[in-house]
Amino acid sequence: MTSDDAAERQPSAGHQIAEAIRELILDGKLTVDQRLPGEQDLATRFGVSRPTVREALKRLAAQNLIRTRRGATGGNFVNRPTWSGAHDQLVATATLLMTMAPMPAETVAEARLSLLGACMPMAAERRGPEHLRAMRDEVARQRVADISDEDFCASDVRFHRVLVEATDNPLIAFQMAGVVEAIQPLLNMITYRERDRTRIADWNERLCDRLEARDVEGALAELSASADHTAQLAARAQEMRAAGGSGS
Amino acid sequence: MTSDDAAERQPSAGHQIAEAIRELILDGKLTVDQRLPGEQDLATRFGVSRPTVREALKRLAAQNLIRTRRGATGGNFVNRPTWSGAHDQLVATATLLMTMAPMPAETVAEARLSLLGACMPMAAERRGPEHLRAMRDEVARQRVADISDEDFCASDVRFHRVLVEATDNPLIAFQMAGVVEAIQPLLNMITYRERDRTRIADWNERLCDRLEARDVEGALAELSASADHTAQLAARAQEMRAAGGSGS
DNA sequence: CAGAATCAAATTGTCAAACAATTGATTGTT
DNA sequence: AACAATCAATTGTTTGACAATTTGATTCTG
Repeated sequence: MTSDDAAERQPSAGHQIAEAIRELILDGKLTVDQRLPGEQDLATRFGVSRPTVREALKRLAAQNLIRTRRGATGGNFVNRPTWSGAHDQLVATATLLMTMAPMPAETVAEARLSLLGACMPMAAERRGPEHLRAMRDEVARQRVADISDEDFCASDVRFHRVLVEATDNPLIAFQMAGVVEAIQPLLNMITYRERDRTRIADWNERLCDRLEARDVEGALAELSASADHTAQLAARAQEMRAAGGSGS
Repeated sequence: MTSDDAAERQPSAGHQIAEAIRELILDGKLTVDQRLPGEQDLATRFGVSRPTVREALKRLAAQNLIRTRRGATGGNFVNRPTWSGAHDQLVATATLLMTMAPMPAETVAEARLSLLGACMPMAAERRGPEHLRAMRDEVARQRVADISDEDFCASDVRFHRVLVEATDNPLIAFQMAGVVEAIQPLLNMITYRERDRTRIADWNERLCDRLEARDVEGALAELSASADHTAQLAARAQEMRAAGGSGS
């Protein structure tokens, strides 16, 4: 049974201990906010030294499973998973993947269109005035002539963030985090090099109008139109790159 | 400049070093498969001791950003982000959130319906015979009378895994991982306690039929119907819990 | 000369003991 | 009773050493 582990690779003690504690947390043996035994205590329990235990604890801390406090009442405590923490982690993972594992722009655009489209019915039904206002604010910001590329991208991300929050379903907002925070910037990267930012702002504004009218079909049409445009730009960019990218 | 850090909280040296190296990787200063300097080397560069550097490296290892090998040509190397690695990380995050941050079953069911629904057009268009066969295999497994709850749930997860893979868009499959691997089991948890597994299998089978016929509307209808049923069960379960949960 | 066994070197893994820094609790003082 | 100084517990960090593992060069043998 254990031959697999032994044959392949022997995980380090730190890794094993981290896994063991992780199991305890996931199985509910250690409840939220509960304090773990002290590092020295853990060291003797697991039969290793304190630095080894510390490596294991730092692994868990990197995964946001525990937090550490110094001082008299300090120690290592089980973290309560939070939406924002999980959100950040998902964004980090998705961003890394987008940055370092390039893929066809069509694939990216399609994923954005499909998943964002799934949010439209709920967003149209439940959007409140505050959502419309926030989105229109961003559109206004996007229309400023001398806005930097960076600011434009950030504004577009905020726009979409509000859009998914308008669904009033935190689970969907969480699931969409990868799309909003990683995919959308990637598409903006292609797009605003082509100086079509005005068109994007136009689409965003029309999307606001449709949501204000609670017009799901119209909103989907706007989304689809903008996706088509993005796909064309992506195709052109790829073409240019393939033909004579060094031209300019 | 440094007053911010001092005023708020002083992150540990290990944390700072991990962040610094992480930045280097994300900014492309360290390319994939590149070897980091040795631990002793890093220690002197950052002006800390070797165990401190090791804690930082273990943090990065926990995030799958680097891998470590012992021996003469060993060291710490930058990892190439992989779909499966990112997938696993996303699933871990989503599962943790589902397990330890309970939420209304309606919210969960709605998220599943919306996001899975977004996959249907592509799945219907691009599903191959191998997808249909794999899904029908799972349905057959679900119809076995004395299947364990655990096996049924695992089979249902595999069914949905194939479903999202049928979209032939790896980014969507990645984004849907949370839904398939964390949300679906949670709903099964509610559902198969009510012994409606036959009905689930029926729905899954009809879904296969619709996808075989490339009938998007029909597939969405089946999905919607099963979601309604799940919502009812969830409401009943919640009712029972609220009324006299200790009855039985 | 070719190949195999052996040894050396480089690197991470682990340990031990100690000191520093931080923070809450305690105790003493006014 | 209020407040300040001290204390104790705990994590953060350092130093130094040795063990385990892997690779590559070296040396021995046929």
